[in-house]
Amino acid sequence: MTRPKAQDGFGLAQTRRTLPILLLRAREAVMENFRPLLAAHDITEQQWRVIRVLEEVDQVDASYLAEQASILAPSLTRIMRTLEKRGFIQGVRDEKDGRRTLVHLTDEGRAFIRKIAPESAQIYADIEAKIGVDNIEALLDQLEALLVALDG
Amino acid sequence: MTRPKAQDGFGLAQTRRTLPILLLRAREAVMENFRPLLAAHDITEQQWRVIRVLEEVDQVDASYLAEQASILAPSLTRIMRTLEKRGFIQGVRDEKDGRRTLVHLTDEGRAFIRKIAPESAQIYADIEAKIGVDNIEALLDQLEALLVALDG
DNA sequence: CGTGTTTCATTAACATGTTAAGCTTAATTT
DNA sequence: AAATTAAGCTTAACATGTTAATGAAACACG
Repeated sequence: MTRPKAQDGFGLAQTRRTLPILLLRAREAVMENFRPLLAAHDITEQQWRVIRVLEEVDQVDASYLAEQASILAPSLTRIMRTLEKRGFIQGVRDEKDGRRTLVHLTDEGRAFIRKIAPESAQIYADIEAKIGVDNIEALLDQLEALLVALDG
Repeated sequence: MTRPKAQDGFGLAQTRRTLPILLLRAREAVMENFRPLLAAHDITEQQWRVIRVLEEVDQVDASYLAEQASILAPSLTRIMRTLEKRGFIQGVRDEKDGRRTLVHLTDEGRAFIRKIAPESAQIYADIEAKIGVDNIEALLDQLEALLVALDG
């Protein structure tokens, strides 16, 4: 028997202990540590996710990129425009399928990631130190299990 | 020994297995279940959070409300304007401290929550059934532990 | 008592989230 | 092959996220 589940008078759980709120706060607490770095290099969280995914996969179509970076298509359209203006990525029309846009990092974009990667890795290491690597791994496992349980 | 940590060539973890991404995806997977309900009643996720917090606490100042609902002050200003137009909440200037705005739910706002609460609770129960109540409780505990480790 | 500082809230400006509509190109159907 | 449907992406419109600047009220304190 765990602790009794706190509820209000008509079935809703206390907001402070629900998945939506705690997942949001946890993410916020984690991202807070990265914000100074990202701000210092004038890049947003989402833009950083996009170029990091691109660094891992070379050339991909926009749909796959959106899915990997967890960004909706309309947002990705705008983000790609920004990153392309800045010279970090390039989008080219797919020859075989005219509907698709293939995206890849430019050399400049790759250099940008390499410049920031050490600090980013250090921040993540600091977080791991505070929380404990084993705790993080367990948490990641549970989050993946949740995704499987909910998505299929 | 758990699985080896996947990394790229220069220190960054694979984006697909990092706290920022998995926390984001997990939250997205959970919220997806609530979106139809919220859309059917023409209310956003954030607006719903605000009035639910108000239902739990009666009357509070805007800062506390923002903190409880995990919404930044500028967003709350706009959300309060919307909810006030709709007649769900009311904000009054604090007599004792002229800088503060005290916010409370109207009868109409309370009625709105009561109308939606059963369906919302049912959706949460369905999620609990899919994931397992014990798994959720364990996950909530770990998220709270993460917050403590990072914030305080 | 008045001046400087802090706090609370709002506004501004820009980026992203979110849904719906539109446009172009592929695939399907007949 | 022509018409229809589906897929990939963009645009539009509005809400929120995010940081910085502003305005007003309360505080600190010399």
